[in-house]
Amino acid sequence: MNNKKIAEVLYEIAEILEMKNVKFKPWAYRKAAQTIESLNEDVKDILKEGKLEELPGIGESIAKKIRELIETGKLRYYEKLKKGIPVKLAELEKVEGLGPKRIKLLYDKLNIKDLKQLKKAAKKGKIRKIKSLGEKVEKNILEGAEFVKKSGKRFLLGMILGEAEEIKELLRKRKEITKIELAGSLRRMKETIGDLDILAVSKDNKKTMDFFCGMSTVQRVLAKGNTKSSVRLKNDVHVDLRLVNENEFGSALQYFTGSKQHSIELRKIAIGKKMKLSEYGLFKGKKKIAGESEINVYGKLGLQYIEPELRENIGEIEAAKKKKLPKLVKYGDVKGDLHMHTNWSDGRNTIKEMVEQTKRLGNKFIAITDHAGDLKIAGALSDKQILKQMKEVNKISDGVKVFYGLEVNIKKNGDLDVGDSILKKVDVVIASIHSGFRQSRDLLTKRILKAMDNKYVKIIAHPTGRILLGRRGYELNFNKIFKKAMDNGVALEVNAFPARLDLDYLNVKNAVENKVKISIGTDAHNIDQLKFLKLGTSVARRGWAEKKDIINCFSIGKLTKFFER
DNA sequence: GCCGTTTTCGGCCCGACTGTTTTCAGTCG
Repeated sequence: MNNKKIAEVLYEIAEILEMKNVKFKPWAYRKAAQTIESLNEDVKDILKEGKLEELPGIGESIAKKIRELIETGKLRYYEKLKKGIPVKLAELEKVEGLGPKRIKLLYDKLNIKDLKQLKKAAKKGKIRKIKSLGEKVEKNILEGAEFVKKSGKRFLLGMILGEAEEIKELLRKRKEITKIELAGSLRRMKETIGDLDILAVSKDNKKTMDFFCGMSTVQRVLAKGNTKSSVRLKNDVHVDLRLVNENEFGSALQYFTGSKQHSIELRKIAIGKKMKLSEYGLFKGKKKIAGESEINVYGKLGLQYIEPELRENIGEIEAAKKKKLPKLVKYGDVKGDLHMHTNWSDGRNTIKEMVEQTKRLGNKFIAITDHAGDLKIAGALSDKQILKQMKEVNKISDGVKVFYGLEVNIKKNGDLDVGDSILKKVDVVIASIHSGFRQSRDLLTKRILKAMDNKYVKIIAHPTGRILLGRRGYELNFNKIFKKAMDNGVALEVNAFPARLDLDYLNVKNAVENKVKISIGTDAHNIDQLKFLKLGTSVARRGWAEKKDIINCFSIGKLTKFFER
């Protein structure tokens, strides 16, 4: 029973209560679920310390339920609720246009419990006969049900960023559009994106909406109005376009950037000040006191401006109240890339090509860090090849400082697969785990701790091994790892590869709070992937990191010292 | 069910679009 499972149960309770038209409780259960979901610590540990009720949104009753879940693996209250409406909720909720109320209605009237039964009933025309539902609803449900298989899907930020920019450009070129911005989780640089939100100001809303819904990439128009339209593209990406007035752009941008939880907290602050906040502005009575810019909206709420990447309701609002937000690292502050592969191991481009691309991108330094040791599948270098490559790299003097590095493997017992006699000759050693993911939390932690005790290791790469939309990272005892990293002067990597982004932002936040240094590396295997540096920086920003926390922001002299330490 | 520079009781974010009704509920974000 881990945090995620507990959160799932709480979410489902909220849904069932919603079906039963219970007021306000769903809100409470959802809030509690969100709290549990975004915890860094294991709920079990918090329970042991008796501090469950100190968590936001968790009071006596929900604390008791969490305790029962952890101690018995079950929750009688939940089982009883489920028995009342035995439907496959998670499955049915993925159908566009189906929410808790309609799911209950369909169960009550037609005994529909899952997707298969839903489709069957829709095809037979049974749904249109229910009062309050009609032919169109039935048609939409059927289409939604067919689509479920493909959807529910999220997209990697790194894979969708380019497409989002293209759509934005397409719209920006329209004469009637005077202002446009990408909003939503993409603007917050969340690692995966469910859909795209675009906000714009237009002199002719109808014309803009006609154009947007008629783009050649559109598969289906889900809704089309004068201020809001939704489409699904042929590649299954869902895009929303909202049009607002110029003087509402700031409040609208705030609202559509989210996160939802962050925005809700802002609205509560507004209420506390006898104001009202919506996408149309911040109002005191009928008088609008902010709306044209985000900065003013935050300002009038008594808050520091909060950068989009921070808006996850994980303490940023409290910090902004006290004017204690971090001085976030800027995208331009990151001057070099500390993890990449060339055609010496499993990369595609030569050392020279990587260096040239680095110059084009305007960066000042890189570390070439090909695989070495036992990882033969990745073309890992032998000792002899290492010495040869080192000579090659040291010859380069091209306006870009090139550190010579290696990515070595942490074996199952925590030993490295390259000997110290070699490691001591290279500028920077990155150690990482590529096998034995299934070991226990304890063993994996010990393995990494042991690797960090090798005095040549300066960076631990992709520390949790997660693959976004693929595999969960392994659990580690980060308290121990942070302490060792501090003691030994080892940096933890934010791997900027789109499917990794590992450490994640919550772990970065923890690391930085523990004064651990962060290293950003793209893990690029070709020159195109060097641009992912921005993604890595976004994770650092989401993790509240400042310039001083990130070794990529050091001067070359300071970085050299860090490697030599 | 939770929570408090309005409160230990009485609130709980806000608005667009759709479809089915004729004033609104449900869904979505």
